[in-house]
Amino acid sequence: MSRGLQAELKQSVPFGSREQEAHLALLRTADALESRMEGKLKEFGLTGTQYNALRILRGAGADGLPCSEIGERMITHDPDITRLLNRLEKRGLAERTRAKQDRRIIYGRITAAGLKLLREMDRPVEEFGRELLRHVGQQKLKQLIELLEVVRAGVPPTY
Amino acid sequence: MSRGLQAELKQSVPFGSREQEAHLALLRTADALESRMEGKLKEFGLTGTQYNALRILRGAGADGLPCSEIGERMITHDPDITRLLNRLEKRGLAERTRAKQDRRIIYGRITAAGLKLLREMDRPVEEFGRELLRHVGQQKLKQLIELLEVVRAGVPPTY
DNA sequence: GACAGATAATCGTCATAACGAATAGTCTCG
DNA sequence: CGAGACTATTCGTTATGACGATTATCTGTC
Repeated sequence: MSRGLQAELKQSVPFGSREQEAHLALLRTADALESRMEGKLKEFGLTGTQYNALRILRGAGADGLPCSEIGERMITHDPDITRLLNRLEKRGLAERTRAKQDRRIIYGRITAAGLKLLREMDRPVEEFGRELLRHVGQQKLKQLIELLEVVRAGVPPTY
Repeated sequence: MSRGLQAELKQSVPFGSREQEAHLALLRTADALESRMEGKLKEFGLTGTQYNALRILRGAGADGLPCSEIGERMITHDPDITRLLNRLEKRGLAERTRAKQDRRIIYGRITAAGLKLLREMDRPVEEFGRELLRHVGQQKLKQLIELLEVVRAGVPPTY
């Protein structure tokens, strides 16, 4: 079993509050999941941010999405869509189109190559993700999801 | 209450698996907490990484810690201690000493200025953290901590 | 005592975040 | 119509995180 965060931190001092303990546990757990998944994505030459963006673009369909929309749907807070698109474009996975009506807006769109790459990644990535949390069990996953929902309900994103 | 991740993502397709939903919920929740706390720390001119490192150095006492030890105790996976210490040193919050016995090792140590800054931050940061999760309640925080423990027990860090 | 291999830190490089300033294009109101 | 307010994106800069190569030391062995 786990050694507990207390041991992980090699500290003898107990947490100042349960809130603090939960906060730290959340950050550590998310970091563990994220770095494992990053490793998997790397097998396909993508970072987590890039994979996330491509998934969003695929979900948006042929019309694509304005940069601002992409940013709002990303997991992390303030990704720099301009430069993210630059890198995806350079590798032929995405492209830009300037909107005809409102010429301020740039639409990002996934390319055929991008779609192909995602199709190859779909199954292995999905399975890897399922494996990562298989040991938790459906019942506890459900509880966890509900608790995280409660947390997020009271911690609005920093707009 | 919350709109749920489904709505947050503006997607109509349901999650492929509960594992996937939990994974995403974890990343989003951690990101929300982290960015709020970053905002608080910024009031004192520190980033989360820097604050974390200073706390570790304070905990280590007057002898300080080798770079490698600092790295192992940080929340995030692979912090670059060399450059982190550079920045802290430049601002007078930390300093380096080369070990006498094994001259390969560099000890990082917090300075008086660093200790003073941390003392000023202690109470407000602790309170802010408690506020962030106050709405969850002690009972649910306890459940959450236990569930996260279960998750981490089966998701070893990527060494 | 010299050398091969292991260690600790540093540095080069790319991809991200977080900010803010700068640009370009729209819109609203008088 | 023209000015000022808005909006979407781009770009400059700093701090990170992830890798890998390099440098300075150490250590065990012969």
